Amino acid sequence: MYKTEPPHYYEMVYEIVSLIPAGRVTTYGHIADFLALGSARMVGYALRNLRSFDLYDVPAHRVVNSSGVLTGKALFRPPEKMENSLLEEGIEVKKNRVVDFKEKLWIPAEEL
DNA sequence: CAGCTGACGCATA
DNA sequence: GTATGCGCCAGCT
Repeated sequence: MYKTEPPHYYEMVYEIVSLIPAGRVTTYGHIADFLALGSARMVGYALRNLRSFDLYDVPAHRVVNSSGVLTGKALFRPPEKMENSLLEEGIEVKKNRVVDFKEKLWIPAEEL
């Protein structure tokens, strides 16, 4: 389980991220909007703390920014892990950016 | 308490 | 396409 108790909204973010289908991606903003967090930064903050809770089963690599850029790439171990994972799911990445981003986009408010 | 820092987003130029 | 600037807000110093 968790090393320490994460805030409730962290769990909400992790749950939504876990629902993203393989081969699709979503954005910090869409998650923040769906959960009414008030700020996309909260989503990034929650994902940044994934390491602290040993939640390696959450597919955080499927979350990119509103432009389809892998802004969280540097925080993976190793950094290449993020695009490698995406590639395994059939998502091509060029210059830190998801190819055909809009077509791969998965929006929780519309898909759930 | 104040200040600063972000896995962000949007509007503008 | 790039570069600023501002709003956002939890958490750390």
